[in-house]
Amino acid sequence: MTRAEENYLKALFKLSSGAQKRISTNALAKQLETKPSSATDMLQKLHDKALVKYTKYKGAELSAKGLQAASQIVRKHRLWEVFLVEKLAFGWDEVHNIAEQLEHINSPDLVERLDEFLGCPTVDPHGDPIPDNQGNMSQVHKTLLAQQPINGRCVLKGVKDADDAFLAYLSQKNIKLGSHINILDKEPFDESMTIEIDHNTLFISKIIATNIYVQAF
Amino acid sequence: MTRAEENYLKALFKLSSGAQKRISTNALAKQLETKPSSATDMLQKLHDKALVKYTKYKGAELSAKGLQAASQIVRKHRLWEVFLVEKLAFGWDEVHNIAEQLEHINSPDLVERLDEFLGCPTVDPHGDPIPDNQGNMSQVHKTLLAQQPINGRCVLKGVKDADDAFLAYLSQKNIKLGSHINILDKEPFDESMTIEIDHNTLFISKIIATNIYVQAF
DNA sequence: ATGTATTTTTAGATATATCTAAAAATTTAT
DNA sequence: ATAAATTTTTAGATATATCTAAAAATACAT
Repeated sequence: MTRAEENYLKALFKLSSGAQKRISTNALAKQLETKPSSATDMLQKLHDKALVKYTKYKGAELSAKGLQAASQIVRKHRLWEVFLVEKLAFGWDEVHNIAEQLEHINSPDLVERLDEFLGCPTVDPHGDPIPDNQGNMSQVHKTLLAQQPINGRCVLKGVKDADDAFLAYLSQKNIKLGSHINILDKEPFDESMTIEIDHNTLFISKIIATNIYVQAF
Repeated sequence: MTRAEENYLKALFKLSSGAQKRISTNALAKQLETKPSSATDMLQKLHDKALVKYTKYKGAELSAKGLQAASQIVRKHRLWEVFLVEKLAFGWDEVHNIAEQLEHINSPDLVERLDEFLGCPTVDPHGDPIPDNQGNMSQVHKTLLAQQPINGRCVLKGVKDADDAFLAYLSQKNIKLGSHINILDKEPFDESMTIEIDHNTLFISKIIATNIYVQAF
């Protein structure tokens, strides 16, 4: 399997986590920052390899075989992210690009030993679940911080979009996975919030609050 | 820098460690298990990039810039080998292929953090020196086991050719870096030896003895 | 030194992954 | 329902890295 093929499978996997089952050529191309014509070429190739179910003009969907392959790549990506953060002390906003490279290392043995070395983690540094060897992953119950009531207490469980700039913002404010949050006030007009997080008071916009997943406490 | 370019630089680096300064197209192609015509193409390309000094029909040599780049790749390869053996408990005969992939991961920050995580090792699991960030590496004094006198005591410091089958043989006999060796007897006819190694007696051929580096004790 | 063998290079072909531009199919709007 | 807009595909081009086959340069042997 080539690197390009793996990247297409991973993109399909990511897009499939949303509501849409069938992924359009345009959506796929946009996700991969490439042209629709390139996506078409690759979809035909992946269809020939039985990794993707694809019908002209009707979009694409991972086959069982493709889903298994994509899960393995996501598994590797997220395990390496844990390694980078836990063992090499990278910030959670610094690991994505490196993990994008490491996820293509091909050695089943390596993956299992790395998993064990890390203590078989179930979530990555952004709170995303790590698929197991069979491709199954725990479905964490995800609630947005924006939906928490005043005086609600919760724990930060993940971020919706692991955009580097956003992660750097959180990092700078010392907000991290496991941070304890107490909603002090919500502004009805723009839905911004005042929160207490790990004993610091912070004012956050609705945009921020809809990018943070929490679990009520 | 593409993966192919990196592999050519690494091959030139390896071949340059011998007596010959100027590497022939044929020798390079053989090292990379490819055709001389492919090697010619790549040498011209690397020459254009000022990574290699190359003159038609006269062989090639790494430039200062190319040597620096090659050292970095070797550094990464050997650091990852240490990681695989020390942290993930791989045998020294299992790590080469995985490290061949990992050496191409591009992140200067990662290399330095990995180095630190591993305690800044100076040799890899086969006893080969790890270049530092500037490309310098300690020149270990290398003596062949075959050249040791009867009753000589020494410590295993490395292997000449890290061939997987050879490493597997050593591994199976429980011979490893740091093993203590005492030469009990040498057969003048075929130069085979009887040695005591970590309190076990073992009979080894000249071939084996000329593939093992030791330091007198 | 001259012909033979070897090494090395060139020329042209193949495969992958990408692109642009144009054509075809589908969707949307009136 | 039909025209316009959008989406998707096809066709043809480019770049990388490889190969084979043939040509050119160099080395070797007598």
